[in-house]
Amino acid sequence: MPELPEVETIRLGLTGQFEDIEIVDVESHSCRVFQVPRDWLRQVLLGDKIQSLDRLGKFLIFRLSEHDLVIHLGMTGQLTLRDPSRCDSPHFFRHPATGLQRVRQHSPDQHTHLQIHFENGKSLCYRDIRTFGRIYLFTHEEARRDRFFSRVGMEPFSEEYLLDVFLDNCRDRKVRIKSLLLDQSFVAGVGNIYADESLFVSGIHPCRRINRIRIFERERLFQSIKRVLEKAIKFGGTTLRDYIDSDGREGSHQEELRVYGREGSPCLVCGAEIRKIFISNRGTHFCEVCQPRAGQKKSGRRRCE
DNA sequence: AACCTTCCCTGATGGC
DNA sequence: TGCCATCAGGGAAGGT
Repeated sequence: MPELPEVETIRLGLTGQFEDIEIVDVESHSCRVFQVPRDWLRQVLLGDKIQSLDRLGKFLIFRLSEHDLVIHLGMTGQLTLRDPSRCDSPHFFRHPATGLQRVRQHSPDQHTHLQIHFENGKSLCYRDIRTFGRIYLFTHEEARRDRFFSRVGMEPFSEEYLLDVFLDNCRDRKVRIKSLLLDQSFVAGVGNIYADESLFVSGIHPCRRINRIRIFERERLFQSIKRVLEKAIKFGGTTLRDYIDSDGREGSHQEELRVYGREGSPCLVCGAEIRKIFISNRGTHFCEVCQPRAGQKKSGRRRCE
């Protein structure tokens, strides 16, 4: 569930927390999330310091002196900075922008797969219930020319997020727009929630195929994606179940969702019922009135085609 | 090549 | 109360 806004919220929360503080211990247990031998990971991390923290799409990149530690949170990955002097019981926190948020710092448990302990007593904990996440370790050189970074598409908050590149990547495609938005080699960082929200804001039916979507609509989508993601970051991400930020705080953007998870409820714009269908086995939420399916108009179907 | 479907995995939830 | 089926979905792999 962590998509770009959630990963960015975690990155912002961790930035400035451990740069130039020595790593004094590394604990892990065997788990498929590790795409690197754990003894090597430990060997590399011990005595080193994290110099900075970057993000590319849904990947977090911890820059070490000679290596990059790369973490993808999958669906249920949580990355928290644990402060042993703080209590673990859930409590509330008033966020200056987003209001009251629940905080739930976890004690390490059977789902905590990696703990990086720092000289100042704090630890970076990776917890992942469903183990869809992945942890990689590359040398700087490997990271530069690695296959999966070259497969990552346009990052919406970089200078490479350009309308003409976006339009170019749409050219000659016939796939449904919803599927394309979930494709990380198209735009990096958009997942199921923000794909549905961006399509709603753009007024585009998720089943429409790219080649049938008009240029001005594609332009609108290009803008909407960025705006939707920006707003979600402002609200600290969307917490539907598992997502928490680096301090254990839940996000509050779930209150702002316009279609995702709102099936059966009235559209906030026109009052029509929000519908849920499946596209490529992904739950897809939309308003039939605000997002008309160009050409034909049929109702009552639960599936495309 | 482009596109679509299936599978992995665990915890929450609802029906019986 | 307990058991079982179902659902959530990112991305790799396999199928058409």
